[in-house]
Amino acid sequence: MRAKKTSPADLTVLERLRTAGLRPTRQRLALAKLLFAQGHRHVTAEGLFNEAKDNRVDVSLATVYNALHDFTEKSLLREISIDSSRSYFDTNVGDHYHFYFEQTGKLQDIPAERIALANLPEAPGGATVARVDVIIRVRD
Amino acid sequence: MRAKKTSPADLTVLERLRTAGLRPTRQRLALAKLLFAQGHRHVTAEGLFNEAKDNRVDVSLATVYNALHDFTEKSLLREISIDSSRSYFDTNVGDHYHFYFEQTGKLQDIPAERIALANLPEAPGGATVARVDVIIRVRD
DNA sequence: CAAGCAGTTTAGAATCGCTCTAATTTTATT
DNA sequence: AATAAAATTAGAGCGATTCTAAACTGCTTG
Repeated sequence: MRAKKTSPADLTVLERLRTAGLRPTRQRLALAKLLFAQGHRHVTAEGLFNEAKDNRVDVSLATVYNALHDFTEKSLLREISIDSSRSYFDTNVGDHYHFYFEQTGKLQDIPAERIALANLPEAPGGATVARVDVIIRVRD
Repeated sequence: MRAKKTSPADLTVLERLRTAGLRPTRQRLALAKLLFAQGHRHVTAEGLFNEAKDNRVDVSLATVYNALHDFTEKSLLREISIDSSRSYFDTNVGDHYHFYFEQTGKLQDIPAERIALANLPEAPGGATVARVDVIIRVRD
């Protein structure tokens, strides 16, 4: 039996923000819904900003940047650098890699199991590995 | 009075430019010498520009960018996207990967043999793999 | 449940890395 | 040397992102 006024999806999103230690403001909730409502996505700040506008969500561009960074800091998103001209944010924060299509600029996830990374060298000088990025750049 | 006598090292660099199909201009020669004189390096445009200034090599920033791109196009350099805020250029164009030190912004090469990349998935839709980038992000 | 305050949002200015423009200079060719 | 093509340059321009500082809002406390 589900409540009718508040959709389960909203509750989930609100929960997620709370759990992450982020105040569930109107703007963050709206953006989080856009980001997490469907399956995994790769978005740019500009792209999310436009999507918000299309959905009559009134947020400033600065807020989109703030939210993306806040979400990333709390591991709700992962930032990916493919191209020095823009940043991508991935809603899939699990262990996985990427195909990058050079002509279209699109990304596609590669599940971690699909690539065997063996013999990873230790980080030099007692440093710890924060993340391993694998990007397979392809073109037609 | 003439600039400087041509040394054997210059000849090598000059050869490299000629072989690549690039006119060995004063600026390209000077930059190539800075880049290729010692072992492998990772530079940013800004960094190379400053290094040039320090060595009394008079080049404009636009020329540094032009040269870096021309060299990259001719496979004398390889461009690496680590960080959406700037591009790095690597004088090592062979097959290899990178450590990236998050606090210092420095890169360190990892020879290809040190990582076993197995089961690489095929590029989807008949695309061909242009390059596989592996970046191990580390912090202290 | 009002007050207060830290945390958020915002518009617009500012910044940063990089590219473009169009005039000038160089290089390679005749 | 004359020519044409290519390269260099200063500075304007640009797109993505960050900053500023004023207004607002969610949360806790009395």
